[in-house]
Amino acid sequence: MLRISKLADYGTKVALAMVEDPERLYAASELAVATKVSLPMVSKILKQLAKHGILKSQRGSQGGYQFARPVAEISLADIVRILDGEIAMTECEQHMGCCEMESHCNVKDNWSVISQVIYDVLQNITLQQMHQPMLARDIPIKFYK
Amino acid sequence: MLRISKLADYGTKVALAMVEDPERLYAASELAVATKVSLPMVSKILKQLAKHGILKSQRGSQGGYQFARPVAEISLADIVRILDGEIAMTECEQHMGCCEMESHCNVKDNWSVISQVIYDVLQNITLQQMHQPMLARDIPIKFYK
DNA sequence: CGCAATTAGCACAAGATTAGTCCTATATGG
DNA sequence: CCATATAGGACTAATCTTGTGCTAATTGCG
Repeated sequence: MLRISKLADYGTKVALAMVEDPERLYAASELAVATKVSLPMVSKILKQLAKHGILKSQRGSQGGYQFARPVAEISLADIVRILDGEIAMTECEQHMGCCEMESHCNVKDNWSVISQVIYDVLQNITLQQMHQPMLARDIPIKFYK
Repeated sequence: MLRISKLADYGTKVALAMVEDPERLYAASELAVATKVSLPMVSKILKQLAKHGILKSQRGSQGGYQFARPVAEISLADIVRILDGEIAMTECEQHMGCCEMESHCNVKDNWSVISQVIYDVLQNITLQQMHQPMLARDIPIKFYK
């Protein structure tokens, strides 16, 4: 199917909701209402994003989460990688050396190249861009002709 | 994780093995040996590819599978879509109307655009290309700057 | 003709992953 | 000191993936 997990899907929804007012501090409960994602899920997502430096957290009463960096510097690849793990099209690419076919595998290197291209696509889409309607030609693929 | 399934992974391995001599008729057992993928798996893959018109099958003794089209006209997207289903980054894109958030979802359309770009990447890589070492710049992204 | 080889099409079981919830601890503001 | 919120795990249920097996149909060949 080649798709991101629901966690990453929800993650972009939550992050995008925060882009509405990028400086503000948002409580998890508030974002759950705004995105219609359940509170435990939203919580889980925010914790992960905070842990990996995308968000800053403020505990206690009146606490919440806010962006730790400008939204123009946060990419979809950042979100997806944190919530879904590495972007690698085949299992091989992740667990090097575990595959008995590795030595005579004719496709591994090529899949790595393809993964890299797809990663670059996601790396070059910022939250800011994602926040407004996008066209294919807006996606800046700068490395390939 | 954003990866293709093992079935699709094996599928490309099997198809690539057949590219060695693209006109020939290959028995499933033979391809299982060549790729070191189990025979039942190889069988399952070949049946699917035949069912969807990538391969022609020949039953009976001395039977087997061969390409139904030139290998320069078969793309990775073809293989992946047959074995893994549609290429859609989010669940939303597939089950339209099932998502209660749909009406106020701020990201669906943009994810569709991204899926399309990734689909085009895979659509533009043929089995023939995949059969030899590839560089990122060999991947022809012709629609985007 | 009859047997061996080989694909076709399901059905099914086990394992892995995902999705989702809950609980306890910690921190903060009023 | 209490209500509010985040931190960090543990845990369960459901779903999907992976892999195997069985039976039927087809074909070549002795």
